[in-house]
Amino acid sequence: MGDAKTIPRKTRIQAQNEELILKAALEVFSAYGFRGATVDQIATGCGLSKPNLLYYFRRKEDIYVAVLEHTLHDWLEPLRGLDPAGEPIDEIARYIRTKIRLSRDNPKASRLFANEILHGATAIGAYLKGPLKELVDQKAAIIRGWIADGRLNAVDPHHLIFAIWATTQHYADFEPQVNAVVGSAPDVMLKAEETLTKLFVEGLRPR
Amino acid sequence: MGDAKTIPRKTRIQAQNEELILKAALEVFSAYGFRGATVDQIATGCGLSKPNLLYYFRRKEDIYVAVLEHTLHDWLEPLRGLDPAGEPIDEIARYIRTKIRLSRDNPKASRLFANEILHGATAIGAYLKGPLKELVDQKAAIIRGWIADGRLNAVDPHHLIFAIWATTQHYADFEPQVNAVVGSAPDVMLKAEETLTKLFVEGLRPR
DNA sequence: TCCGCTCTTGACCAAGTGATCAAGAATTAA
DNA sequence: TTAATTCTTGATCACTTGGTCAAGAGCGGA
Repeated sequence: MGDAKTIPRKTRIQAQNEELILKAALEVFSAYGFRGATVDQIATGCGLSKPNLLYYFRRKEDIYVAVLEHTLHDWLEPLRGLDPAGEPIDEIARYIRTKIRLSRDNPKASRLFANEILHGATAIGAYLKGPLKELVDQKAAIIRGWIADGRLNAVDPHHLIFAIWATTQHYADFEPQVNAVVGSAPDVMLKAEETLTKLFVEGLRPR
Repeated sequence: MGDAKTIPRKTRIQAQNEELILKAALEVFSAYGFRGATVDQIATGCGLSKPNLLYYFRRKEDIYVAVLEHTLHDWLEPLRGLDPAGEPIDEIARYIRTKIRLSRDNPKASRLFANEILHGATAIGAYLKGPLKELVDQKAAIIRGWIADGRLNAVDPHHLIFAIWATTQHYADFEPQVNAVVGSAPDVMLKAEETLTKLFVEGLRPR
C-alpha cells in the first residue's frame, strides 16, 4: 500500500527547482505583472533553460498561480492574529505594526497582489470571495463587538480594515512615489509606522 | 507674423481624433497596464485603423505618456485646494471627501497611475520628484503650521497625506477585493466616505 | 476647378514570446 | 551493473505585436 503510483512522491531535484522557480517568479511577476513578465526572464532568473522550466510548470499561468498561492497565506496571517480577548486599541495597533513591517520586509509580495487585483483579480477572485471574505467578516464581527461594548469609536469595521490595508501596503506598492516625495531617508518606514499608529489609535479611542 | 509655419495649427480632425485616442487609451491602459495593452486594442476602441492611430502618435509610449499627462493635473487638483486660511479639520475632511469622490467618478485614472507607479514610475518619475513633491511639501508646511498652533493632533504631515491618498484610492485600485468582501452594495462608497472622514477627523482633532 | 496638404489604409516586416518535441544526459531503485 | 525513470536542452513552430511604407482618398484654400 501507499504505493508511488497514486501518490507521486516529489523528488529532491523537483522540490529544489520548484523553489528556485517560485523565488525567481515572484521577482519577475512583481516587477512586470503577469503580461509584462516573460518565461525567459524567470528561467534566466533561476538559471534554468526555458524548456526545463516548462517541464516543472507547463504553462506560464501555472507559475503565476503557484507563486500567488505560495504567498497568499503569509500575507493574511497578521489579520488572523487579531485576538478578541485582547485590549482593542492594542490589538489594532499591533495589527498595524505587523502589517507595515510585512510591507517593508516583503514589498514584492505586496506588489504582486496589488497588480493582480488592479487588473481584475482573475486568478484569485475565488479566493477573495471565499476564504478572504470569511476571515474578514469574522474579524469585523470582533471589532463590531468591541464597538458595541464602547471600547472603540464607532466606525464601520470592514472599511477600517480596508483603511489599514491601504495605508500599510501603500509603502510597498507606491514606493517610487513615496521616495520621490520624502526622499529615501532610512527612517521613512519608522515615521510611517509611528504616524499610522497614532492616527488610527487616536481615531479609534472612544471619547 | 503669427504665421502657420512656425506654429503648426491643429486641424479639426486632428483635435477630434486625438481626443478619441486618449479616451480609448485611458480605457485600455488602465485595464491592462502599459505592457499588457496593445495598440490594436486602442485602435479598435476608438474606431481607427492601427496605422492611422500611429499617424497621430508615432509610438505606443507616446500615447501612454500623453494620456498620463492629460489626467495628471486633474488628479492633483483637490490637494491644491487645501486652504491655509480655512479651519484645519474642515479642510482635511473636505479633501478626503473630494478625493474619494474623484476615485469613485474616475477609477480608471486612478488605476492608470497606480499601475504606472507600481511598476517603477519610469514615465512620470520626473514629475513626481518635481511638481508633485513641490506641491506636497507646500501643503505639508501648511499642515505643520496648523499642528504648531495646536489646531491639529501632531502627526507627520507627509505621511498623513500618504494615508489619505492610500485610503481613498484603495476603492478604485482594489475594487475587485472590496467588492469580494463587502459585495457590490450601492452604498459602499458612501460608507467609505463616512468611515474615513470620521477616522481621520477623530484622529486629528487635538485633545 | 485645381493643387497642395492632411488623412487613411492594406500589406508587410522583424522581433519577441509561449509552447512543443525528440533525443540525449543524469539519477535512482533493483 | 542495469534498466526504468526523471531531468535537460537545442531546435523549432505558431502567433502576437509594435512599427513601416507606399499609394490612394479626402479636404481646404485660391
